[in-house]
Amino acid sequence: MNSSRPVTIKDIARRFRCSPSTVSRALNDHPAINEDTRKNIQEYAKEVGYQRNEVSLSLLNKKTATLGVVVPTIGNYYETAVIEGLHTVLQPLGYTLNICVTNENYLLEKEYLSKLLSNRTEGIFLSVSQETYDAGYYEHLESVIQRKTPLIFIDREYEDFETSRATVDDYHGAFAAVEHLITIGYKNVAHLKGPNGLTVSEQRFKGYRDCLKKYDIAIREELIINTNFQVESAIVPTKRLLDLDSPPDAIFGVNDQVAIGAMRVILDRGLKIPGDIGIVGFDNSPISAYTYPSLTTISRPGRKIGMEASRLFLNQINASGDFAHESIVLPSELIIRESSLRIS
Amino acid sequence: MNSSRPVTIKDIARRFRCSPSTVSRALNDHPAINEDTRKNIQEYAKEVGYQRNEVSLSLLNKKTATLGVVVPTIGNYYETAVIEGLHTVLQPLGYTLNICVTNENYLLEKEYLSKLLSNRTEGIFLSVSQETYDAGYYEHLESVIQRKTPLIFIDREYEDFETSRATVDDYHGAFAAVEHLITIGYKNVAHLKGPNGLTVSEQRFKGYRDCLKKYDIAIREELIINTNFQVESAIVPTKRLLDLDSPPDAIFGVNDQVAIGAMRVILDRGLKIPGDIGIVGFDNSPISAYTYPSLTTISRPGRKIGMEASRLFLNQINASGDFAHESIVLPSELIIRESSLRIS
DNA sequence: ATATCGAATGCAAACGTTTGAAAAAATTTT
DNA sequence: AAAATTTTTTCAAACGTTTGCATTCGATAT
Repeated sequence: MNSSRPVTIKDIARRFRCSPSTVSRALNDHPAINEDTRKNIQEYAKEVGYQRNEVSLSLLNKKTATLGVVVPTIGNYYETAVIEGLHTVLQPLGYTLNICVTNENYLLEKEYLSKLLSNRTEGIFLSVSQETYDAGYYEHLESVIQRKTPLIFIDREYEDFETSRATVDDYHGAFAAVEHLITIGYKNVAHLKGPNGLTVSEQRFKGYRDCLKKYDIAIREELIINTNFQVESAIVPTKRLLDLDSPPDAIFGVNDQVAIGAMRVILDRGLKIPGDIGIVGFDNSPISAYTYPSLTTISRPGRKIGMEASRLFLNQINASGDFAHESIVLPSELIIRESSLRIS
Repeated sequence: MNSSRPVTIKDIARRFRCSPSTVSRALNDHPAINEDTRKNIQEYAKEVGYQRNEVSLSLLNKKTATLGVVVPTIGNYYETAVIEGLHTVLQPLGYTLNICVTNENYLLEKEYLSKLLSNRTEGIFLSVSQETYDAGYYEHLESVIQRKTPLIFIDREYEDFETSRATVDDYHGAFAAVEHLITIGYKNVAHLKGPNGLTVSEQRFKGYRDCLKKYDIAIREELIINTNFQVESAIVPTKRLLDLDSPPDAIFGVNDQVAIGAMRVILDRGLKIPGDIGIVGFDNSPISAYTYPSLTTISRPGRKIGMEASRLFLNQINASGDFAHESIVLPSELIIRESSLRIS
């Protein structure tokens, strides 16, 4: 009962006792078609709700106007901002975005990539999943390369992989965050780190570490605890930090979620923010401006990343022979709010 | 220079001096193919990275295994949870989700729907955009119906439209929220309402209104102010509420974002939550458990909605003649936290 | 009346794959 | 060695659309 066969050009041709070619030309306003014929056919097509089968066109032209966006999650502000940026540039050019969520799962990522290639996707924007990263897998990317489908890394990447990429300067952002805490007078800065192995985690950690070094502050391993980016994952680590004999007087969270979780624990202990403990997050998610206290954070221009990534893709497909991969690194910016503003 | 033509079955056939049929059968493990032939062909195919062209298959079988998900935004927790739910059920069945974000824009919604149909999408999950709703447009849905492509409403819907739908019981959720505030002793409950016209906004508003009625509390128009669901949009309205001669002693926000924005303004004024003012949100977004104070809210099972919507879709395509549209309304649940827990 | 021209339409191939039926090749049975 | 049988392969059509080239059909010019 379902799905009555869609009207095709052939159906219309039969109806008008003419050839499919004529119908096709009529519908596309080809000049060599009689005005009356054209009008009749177009009217009838509209009446019966004809809609051209893009699948057949894709096959004919080897163009699908579809792009894949493969990300570990769309639950956070950053990813959705990136997608919005991609969308802003690419939708007007007629591209459809096929958004694939891997849930940090390597097998799913692999399957999606394979599927995208099978569907003749014209380009892929990828932020690799955690599992993929952990295991160092990258064979599944080879087929993408082999097929010369443009592959653009966004956010999470393999540093030694030969493609274009658009990322945020996590290192200097983290550095600035910690430097801000230190200049304002905090002495013992802890770090709620992201999962090991991911570039974002490691770059931010490196920024943290190098900043302490710059100010000749010894790194205390017990002040560095892992989280998984989720707000819940900050709870126990923060408690552990506060229970130390010599607890930190500031915390740099790998992202806003984690920072907000930490704030909650700190406030529950009756400590003051920023009075007793200063907090800085990362991402500048919309909520960070409205927490209590509001959260000092590092802006992370997701929308811009999406737009830059789009540009990289467009460059690549328009390249005439002399194409070289490009790496865009956008600066991140310190946004000072209440959670770190101790009047010293 | 870009995109070396992908290897086709014909290429392989030429290489083995056999027909495309043989190659096709060999690759699909057809029993009527000689074991050696099969092995040779499969090996070679793997070697040259053959990947079957799903576009041609789609054309042949009139099956694309693609579903459209058209939503106004993916920036909020709820939408991403719904998508996750859809994904959970449909991905294992081989479906690809094509996620389209309309940004509340009618024209974009229309374009996406048309594109999805042209691409022979096998089903569409739709949460209509605000513009669409405001203007009462629905002609663009006619072509979907005409083509008998299953259309499932998620979240935002037209009440008098003949399709399946899976929604959350906004009305009773809102009712429970307000009743909770009243039973705990709050007398003047304000409502930060969502945009006019949207079912979600109106249902929640109705729940608010009817609950007040039940407790014989007069509705004060000045306690009802519109927002656009964003945290920022709650700031000015909340200030206006607090500036009233007789300000409210509780606020029911149309969602958690708005409630969090309101909390911020209230705390800035030096008022206590829940002591002076009680707050309830809606959505049970992950952050709501970790704000300070934590936010009483109404859970909204987005994941379940996605899974139910999937079920509705599957029912529809498997229906044998006697198919009737179904409306699923999932209950929402009051989650009591600090922001409303005044010890009376 | 025939050649010439222009306008309108049709033919056929192509895109990559699958599949029922027919054909060819290899094997077994008489 | 011929016939019967089985195994393996090929043929051809189909999905819906576009497009260069050929064809048809009037009309105009010779």
